[in-house]
Amino acid sequence: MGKMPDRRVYRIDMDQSDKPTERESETELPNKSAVPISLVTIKAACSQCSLHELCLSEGLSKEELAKLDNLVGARRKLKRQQNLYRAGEPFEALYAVRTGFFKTDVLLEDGREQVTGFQMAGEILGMDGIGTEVHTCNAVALEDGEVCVIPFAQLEMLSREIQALQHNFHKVMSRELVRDQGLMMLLGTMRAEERLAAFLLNMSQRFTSRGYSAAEFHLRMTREEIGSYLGLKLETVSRTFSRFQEEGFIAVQQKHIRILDGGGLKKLLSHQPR
Amino acid sequence: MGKMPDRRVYRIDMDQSDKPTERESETELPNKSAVPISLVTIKAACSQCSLHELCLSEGLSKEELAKLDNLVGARRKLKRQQNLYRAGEPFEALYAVRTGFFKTDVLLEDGREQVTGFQMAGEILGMDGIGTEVHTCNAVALEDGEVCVIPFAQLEMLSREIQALQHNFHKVMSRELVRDQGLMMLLGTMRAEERLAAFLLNMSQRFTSRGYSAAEFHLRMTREEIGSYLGLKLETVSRTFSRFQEEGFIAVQQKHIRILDGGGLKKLLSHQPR
DNA sequence: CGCGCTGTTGAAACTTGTCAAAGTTTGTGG
DNA sequence: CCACAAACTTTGACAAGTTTCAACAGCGCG
Repeated sequence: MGKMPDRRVYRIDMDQSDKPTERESETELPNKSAVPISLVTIKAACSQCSLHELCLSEGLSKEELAKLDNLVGARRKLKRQQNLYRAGEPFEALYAVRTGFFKTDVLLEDGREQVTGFQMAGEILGMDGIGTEVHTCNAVALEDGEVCVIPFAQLEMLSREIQALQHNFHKVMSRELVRDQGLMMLLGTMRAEERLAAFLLNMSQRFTSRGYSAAEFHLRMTREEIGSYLGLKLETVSRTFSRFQEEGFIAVQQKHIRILDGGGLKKLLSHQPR
Repeated sequence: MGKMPDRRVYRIDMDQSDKPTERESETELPNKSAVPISLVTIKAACSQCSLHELCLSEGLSKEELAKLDNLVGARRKLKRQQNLYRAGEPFEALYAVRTGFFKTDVLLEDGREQVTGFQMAGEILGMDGIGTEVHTCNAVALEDGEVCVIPFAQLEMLSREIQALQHNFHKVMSRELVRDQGLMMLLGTMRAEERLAAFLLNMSQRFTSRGYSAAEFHLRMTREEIGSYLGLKLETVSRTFSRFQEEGFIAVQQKHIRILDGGGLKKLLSHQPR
């Protein structure tokens, strides 16, 4: 929890009566200890971006890419623990993660938190705000990172022009819906062991598809955040990790995870209902 | 479970390797015991449709509505227990519920079912299929009903032309994402009592916004389906309903629910974590 | 009219949560 | 650079909530 008081809360009854508050003191430190942005561009450049297939630009022609580049106005740097946006703030843009690791969460008045997702490079944030013009969840950087800012009105305009862009965007939203289905399945039917196994395998797979090791990675989130995401208490997460370790499935060292027996984890998944 | 064998199953590891199967014997009984469709149209007619604000047609001009009418090719009638689509089938169209009551669910190989939503008049089904061109869940009629068929390729085409249509569609998808957030919160953090209270209030509110009584309604789904939706066993649902009745919050008579003390239910919601 | 599906209820078992204490790591300021 | 505090993690014992198993009742459909 920690920084709770300054995040926005979710009213159960669907009335999003929260007022937006003052924004983060837009800490756009102009390259303090920054990665030397080389000569290339300060502006975003989808055409150069290594996240192609994950993002919106797949299958666009050169000219179309140029238009998209033009649209993606700025990048925004986030420090660890900084909010990208908060529930209640007016919605204006989507964000594509370039670097870093994010979480989205929803808070109840009584302090309960539900982490609704962890996002990494190439994934899109902010789509929750389209329906009501107001963000309904909080997006927080779990480590220093950077996002591309995609003004939404302009994205709609451009996607009326570029069919492939339109379709890519629809695909991204749809995949998010499918991801949610999977998470509901997990939250609704799985036991703690299965949830953690599914979580680890999912992380592994996403790291892999970004070119990192499938077997060894660093979790950026706390046990409590994992627990919140999976509908478990942090103690249960901790205990289950320990059990996995005893059984030789993984080696845990704080936030470092090494998967020793992925097959074993998979077997846990298609096993038994509760 | 009952009709389990003929629905499609969800592979945990995201590989949707299921092959489509033969479709429902397209029972387009041409008005057997049908509601007399008057002279108006056999074709769908968004312009006439009473579901305006819920659906895609809000804020369109007359000519634009005419185009949308033209797009929404046919209606499809479903009998109780009939599948609108199944996981694994190729995705071609969205469906707008005109009448009746539907559920969507996802199945695991081992037989576990997660109901991911209940849909009523004015709500859109099928968006799960956009991302992969294949449906990822099953949609089933819980009572006889009818949907408008909206061929997706044409919807994209038309929404490149009509800005309001484009935006409406984006809003619909986004609201679905927000709904999912709420369900995750429910599944991840709430106790049985709270889940049921939230469920009843949600039903009540949706019936209300369609002009039905807020206090008295007929649930079309079984206790098992409610349980699956809420991540509970059917016995727990039953027990909790009984408890609510004892405490004077509701009157239950099988699938008929009468809400006697909505305030009491709301209080349950913003109460205590578990 | 009866069979089957659906719903209700009880008792016991099990999983997960709660509370508590102690260990570990990280970050900060002197 | 060290010391200390805060945050995070681990582990145990116990409590609570939910599931499981089982039996029975009721309604509805054929």
